[in-house]
This record gives sequence, structure tokens and C-alpha cells, in this order.
Amino acid sequence: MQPKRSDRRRPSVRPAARAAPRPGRARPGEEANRRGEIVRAAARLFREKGFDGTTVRDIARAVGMRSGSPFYHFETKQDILLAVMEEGLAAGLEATEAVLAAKLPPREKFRALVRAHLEILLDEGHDFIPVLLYDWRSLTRENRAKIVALKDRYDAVWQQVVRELRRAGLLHTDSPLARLLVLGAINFMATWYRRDGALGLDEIADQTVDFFLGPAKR
Amino acid sequence: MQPKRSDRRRPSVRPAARAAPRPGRARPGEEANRRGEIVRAAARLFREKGFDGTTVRDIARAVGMRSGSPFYHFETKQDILLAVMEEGLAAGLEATEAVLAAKLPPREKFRALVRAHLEILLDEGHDFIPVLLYDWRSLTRENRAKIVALKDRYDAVWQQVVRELRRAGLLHTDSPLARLLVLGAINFMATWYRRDGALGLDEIADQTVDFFLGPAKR
DNA sequence: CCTACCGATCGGTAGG
DNA sequence: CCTACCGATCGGTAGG
Repeated sequence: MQPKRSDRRRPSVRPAARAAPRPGRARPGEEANRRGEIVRAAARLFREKGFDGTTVRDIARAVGMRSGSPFYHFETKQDILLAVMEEGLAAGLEATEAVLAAKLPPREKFRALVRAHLEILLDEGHDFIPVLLYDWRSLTRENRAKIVALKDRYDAVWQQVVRELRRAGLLHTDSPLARLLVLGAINFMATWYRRDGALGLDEIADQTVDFFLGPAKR
Repeated sequence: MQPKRSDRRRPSVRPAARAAPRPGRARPGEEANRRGEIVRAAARLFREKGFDGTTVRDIARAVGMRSGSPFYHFETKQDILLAVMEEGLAAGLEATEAVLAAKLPPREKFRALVRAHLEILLDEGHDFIPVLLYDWRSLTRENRAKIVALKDRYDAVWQQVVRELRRAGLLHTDSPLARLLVLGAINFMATWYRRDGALGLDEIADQTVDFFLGPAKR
């Protein structure tokens, strides 16, 4: 006997009263909207239970659809995963490149970059990047290549800022390893951060900057 | 149609010639041995494909058993996961506490700790800790509690060394966040490290120590 | 987007 | 530890 992953209902019984969103037919024009809902719901579920631990039925239920209906919007479950990662990376990349564009001094630029990354990594409703980080293995080879291309741009932004920190004498190296250590330390926060914990995102950002660059001089 | 995860064979046909280890009955006395083989094979598979992405049949095949036979050694698949994590943590803890016991100066102690951790995190045949880090979510609540207890001891060792670094003036903080940043940066290496890459474990250890503490003075 | 369904696979078990 | 098997579930599809 397998452990049950979800409540089982008789197939012929319509789910009458439950907390989930409205089932039914989409009104014309809100189709793209529904697609976005699926992506967001899937991101949250993938983050919590992993890609393999989440069923298409879970996703359908979360947006108030019947079990087969997500396939009206996506051809395969894998395509949903790709959409989650692509949309998350695109949004993150936009925020990140905006930080680069704002001509801040190195330390402030680093702080802004860390803060922006913490938001998409840890804040409520931003489940895309954690899924990217922790469900990497579930991507097909072809989809992995697409994601890598986006991720490379992300890394380039960080490498650029690390270089500026080095030039300003705030770091003593700007090697790729330095970037990997900084980003790794931050990305690993997705493992231990609790939204109800002692530190907020602003405090974590400040202390992280201080840790890597040394306390700010005045 | 689902994508096939493995070759399918007619159930009545014995697998005659294949590369995997000998099928057949265990000789008396090597039972504990077989259990260990299962744990090691499972660790490797879990690391590659995740807990949910690995089937008991995969594990059985990897050690040359038929599909139901792992259940002679373990009650459930979950128990295999627990064994992987427990045995990995126990071994890591032993190596780690040995570093603490050897009375090295702070910088050398840190370096030895990093090096020991890199070994169990990245080296061939050490798949336990990566599984622990990346399949956390698949543990039941009760098993998670058991693992947390072991992990706390591990963290305590690192916190102790961070404290010594601070006292020696090599770090300017010994907060828990400092420990989380250092360990996170290192643990995240499991994501990007390639055994055929440019840097070996010794070089990574040296450069990591230099990054966090500043280059060694002479 | 629902209904109704399929083939494949999965974790696990009885009995030897 | 193998043989033979079960019930449940899963991703996906045809047809409306």
C-alpha cells in the first residue's frame, strides 16, 4: 500500500464545497491569466514538495481545475517546470540588471544586488528561483540548456559587481570562485530562512554585506 | 503515455547477461554487507535523480537484486533515505570532530575543517551529504527530527571554529549568520563542482580559506 | 476546460 | 532473497 498523497474522491462526484478557487469554464480573455495562475501555483508546490513530489493533479486542484485541464495550457508537466524557471529568471534578471544600471558606489551597489536577490529568493510569492536552484535535476537536457543561457546572464551581473568591489579594494579577489562563494552563501539561505524568523530581509542583507566586505567605515 | 524511466523486461525472463552485480541468494554472513551496498547505491541514485525520481527498482538493479528484494533489508523506501542520511552524517561528524580535537591554530583548523567537508560533500563515493542537503523535503517529520539532532552537532563544530577565528581576529563576527554564510557557500559547491573541472579539492579549500579570512600573512 | 479513461509504473507484500 | 502479484496513482489523451 502506498501512502496517500492527497484525498481521494469518487470520480463521479463533483467537488462541491471546498476552499480551493472556482472550478468551471474560463471566460474569454482570461486565458493568459489562467496560465499565469498555473505557473505560480506550480512554483509554490514545486518549492514545497519538489517537481517529482508534485502531481499535475495537485497543481490543478490549487487553481480549481479538474485533473486533466492543465494540459489545455501546457503540453507536459515538464513544460510547466520550464515556464516556472524561465519566468522567474526573467523577472529576476530584470530586477538585477536594473541594479547594475543605477550608478551606485560599489558597496551600495552590492547591497542593492543582495537585497534584490533576497527578495526573489526568500520573499512570499517568489518561488521561482528556489525551484530553479533545487529542481535543476528534473529538467530535460534541452530545457536545461535554455535555463543555463539565462542563468549565465545572471552570473555575469554578479561577476561584474564583484569586479567593482575588488577595484574599490573591498574584496581582495574577483575570481569566479569568489562569485560562486558569495552567491552560494546567499542561495543557500533558501534552505534555512524562515519568514517568521528573527531576521528580516533588510537585516540579512546588511549583515551579509558586512560579513563579506567588512563593517562599513565611517 | 509516460516517459520510460528504465528498460522494461518481461517479468518471466531472467536478466541473463548484464553489467550489474551478481543476482542470487546472499551467502550467510554478508547480510550487513548487502545492506551497506544498498545504502551506497541508493545514495548515488538519490544524489543523481532525487529521492522521488529514484525507484526501489533502480536501487535493486544497482546492487543486482530483483525489484522486491530491498524490502528484505528495509521496511520502506523512506527507511533507505533515513539510513543514507544517518550514516553519512555519522561519518562526517566523526571526521569533523576529529579536526576539532587536533589542537591546530585557528587558520589551520579552519582549513582542515573545510578540507574534510569538501571530501564528504564532493568526492567520489560520498553522496550522503548532498542527499541530505538536497532531499531534505522528502523526509517524514519524525525522521527529520532525528537528522536535525545530528546536524545540530555538526553545526556546533563549525560555530566553535568560527568563534576561534573571531577570537584570533581572522573574522570580525562569529554570529550564527556568519556560520550559515560560510557553510552555505561551501555546501552550495555541490551544485556547481565538477570532478573533471579546473580546481581540485585542495585548491578549492585553500582559496576558500583565503577568501573568507583574507590571504595568509607571512 | 470537463468527463472519462488508458497504459505504465510504483511501493510494497505473501509465500516460499 | 526470488516469484508473482496487488492496489493505487500518475502523466497524459480523446472527444466534446
